[in-house]
Amino acid sequence: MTSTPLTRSEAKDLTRRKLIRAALTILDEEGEAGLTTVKVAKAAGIAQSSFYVHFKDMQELLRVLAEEGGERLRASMREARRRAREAPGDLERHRETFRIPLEAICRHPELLRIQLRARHDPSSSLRDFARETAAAYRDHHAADLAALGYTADDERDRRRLEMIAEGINAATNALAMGHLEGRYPDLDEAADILTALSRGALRLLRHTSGRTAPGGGSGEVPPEP
Amino acid sequence: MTSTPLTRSEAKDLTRRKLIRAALTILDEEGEAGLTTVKVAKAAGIAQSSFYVHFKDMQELLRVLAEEGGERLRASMREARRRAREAPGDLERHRETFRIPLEAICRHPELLRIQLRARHDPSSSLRDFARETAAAYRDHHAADLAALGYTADDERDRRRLEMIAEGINAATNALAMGHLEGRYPDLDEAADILTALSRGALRLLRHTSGRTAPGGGSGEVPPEP
DNA sequence: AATTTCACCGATAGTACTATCGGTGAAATT
DNA sequence: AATTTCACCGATAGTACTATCGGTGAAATT
Repeated sequence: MTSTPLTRSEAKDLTRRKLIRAALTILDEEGEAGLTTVKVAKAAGIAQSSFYVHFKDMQELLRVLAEEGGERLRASMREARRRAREAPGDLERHRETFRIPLEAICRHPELLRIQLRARHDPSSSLRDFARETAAAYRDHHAADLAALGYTADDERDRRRLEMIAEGINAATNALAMGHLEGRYPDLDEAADILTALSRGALRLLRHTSGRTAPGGGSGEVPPEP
Repeated sequence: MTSTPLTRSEAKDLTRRKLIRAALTILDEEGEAGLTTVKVAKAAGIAQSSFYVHFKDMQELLRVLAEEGGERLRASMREARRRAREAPGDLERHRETFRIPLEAICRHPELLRIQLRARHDPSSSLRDFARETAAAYRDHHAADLAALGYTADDERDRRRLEMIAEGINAATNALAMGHLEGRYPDLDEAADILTALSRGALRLLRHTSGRTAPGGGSGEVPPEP
């Protein structure tokens, strides 16, 4: 085992990567309040003052973190849509539409946790990133629902589609968190629930756009058993 | 205009109330990171050091805040269920089940905002409070869904009901936040969306418990237009 | 009327963190 | 070989906040 000799710039880049990695871990485990230059530098194995060789301040590191996280999320989404399109039948496509985002979240759970925290925190530097991410997820879901057969023709239906997508997105996040916390061990079951939720909503949209699915319609009330 | 003369204990209690009120406002506007004894005391009109006459430390104030917030939320829930039960027909009850929680949230939006923030933040003193509140809301929704006609007979169905309730709850919070942010002006429309989402899920439950609603069933796929 | 209580005050020691600065030695360049 | 560059270091000034302490005057009690 001979240690590879690194050039100066390679060594610097390695330290930078270590800082970013350390920051992500601390952010996930202790939250934004626990993220200090002291802890990040120590975790990366350098002196606190050397932090400033790599970043102007903690804000800048957080900005980089948000950019890289955003890139990873976008890649996840592209991959998810590609795979969902590949599913053979309608049934499979519908189900994959909900299972794949759940899997994507579980592959990078820290990104969802950080996003959920930052989203409503007025003191968070990542607030904008979190809001943009949430909006992107919502639009992603809206596009997926549209791909399942529904097209919004007027103002009202577009708003409804957006609301449904936002609701489904929130439910997806909630079930993914529940899975990560160990309450819902089976991801497929979670995908089933999301499919069922969306089915009811799609029925509402079909009805309002002039078509009625068999047994559907907004005036219907489920019979008491 | 004669100023009422207060006894010493009345004056102390008034100051205490001012501190709690100030803390709630600062917590909502600036987040937990912005909540300091300096700011709270100043907003309540006393010296920073006098903060400790009323509370051992900031933790204790947050504990009191969580207790009072919890009480307010429980009262809201009781009221909501009472009103939902009073609705005349099945259709109205189903709809009220979703509209009333939305209204309850909008009456105390700061409590939801604070809860959503604290829930996933490992550094938050209010984390336990937020998690308990979320669990209470979920159980509340599960009970509401059960009251709409579904009873979970076995292990699997109980877990499914819990997942549906958690999903619906997350969607309710998301749409309420969207309403508070001005994106969804009409609360009734949000209630419609939630009703439609739940209808699909109830159908899934009916199916798995051996009954199939007209046109429903988990094997069905909506036709492409 | 004399005494006690206590909510509040200003001052301050202690803690945690940020961000700068001059110095150092090995890598890179000449 | 001589010189320059620069990633990193320890020390430290500055900032923000917590929590304690002795003092004060008006309310409460005797």
